[in-house]
Amino acid sequence: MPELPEVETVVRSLAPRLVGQRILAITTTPSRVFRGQQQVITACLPGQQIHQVQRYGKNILLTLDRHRVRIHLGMTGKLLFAPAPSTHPRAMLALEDALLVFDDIRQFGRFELLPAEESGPVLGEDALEIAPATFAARLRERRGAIKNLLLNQVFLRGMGNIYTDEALYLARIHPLCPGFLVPRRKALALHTSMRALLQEAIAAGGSSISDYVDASGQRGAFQDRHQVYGKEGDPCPRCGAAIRRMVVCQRGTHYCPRCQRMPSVR
DNA sequence: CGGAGCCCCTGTAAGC
DNA sequence: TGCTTACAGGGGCTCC
Repeated sequence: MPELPEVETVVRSLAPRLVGQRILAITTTPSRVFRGQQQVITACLPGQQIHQVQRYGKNILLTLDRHRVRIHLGMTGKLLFAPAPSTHPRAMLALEDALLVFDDIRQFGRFELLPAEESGPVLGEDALEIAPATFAARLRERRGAIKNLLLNQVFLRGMGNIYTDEALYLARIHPLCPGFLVPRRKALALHTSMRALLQEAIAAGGSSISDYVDASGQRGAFQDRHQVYGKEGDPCPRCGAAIRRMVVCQRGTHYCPRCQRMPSVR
């Protein structure tokens, strides 16, 4: 499931091969990933040059001559350069020097056309860029559970289920702890561990749990360094207590019941 | 604001 | 072995 590090890895593998290239042709198969824009997309993309490839949270933005393409990988979306194998191609872009395929098994992703200057919905600050003090101050303003806040892209952009569980574990914060009840010291610790975690994951090429691969079809390596995600029942690497799993906003949530305590109410 | 619940979608794993 | 069912979850939506 692509989150910030996976999307960043994809963008890095795409950029050198896309910038400056002209889109010669595009073919699509009917899919909800186009949100009704399939006709417009096939009509508008050919002939335009790609000027920039950026990450905006978990979105990939391609800046063209007259438009911008916003790609979200959802759960199983991939951007692949031929000849990397593709099983569920939704869009195929013929470029001057490459063939790029947007593949998405479950179609939770999106491939949509935006006006040139737009980036889609306005999201919160990037998880890798937000300043520690700002992060702590924002948390203090909210009553919602910390896990929900970190997953909320309008609050903070880039974090997904896996890295949220890992970051909360590293900072020893219970996933259900309300934002304003996270002590400033722990909020700063969370900022530090989140940043380090994301950077290490990017350096490892992201986490490949099931489907994720970069644009060359390469899997990431960070899944081997997860401490709690997918580790229900395993001993906590720090204290040995059994890692627990619960559901928070419909997401499997993994944590150490001993290391990650709720603040005591008194 | 915030939480709960549902939906989309399909491959995989578990259960019978 | 083969069928059925549950589950995975990013994000968008409604409802209270």
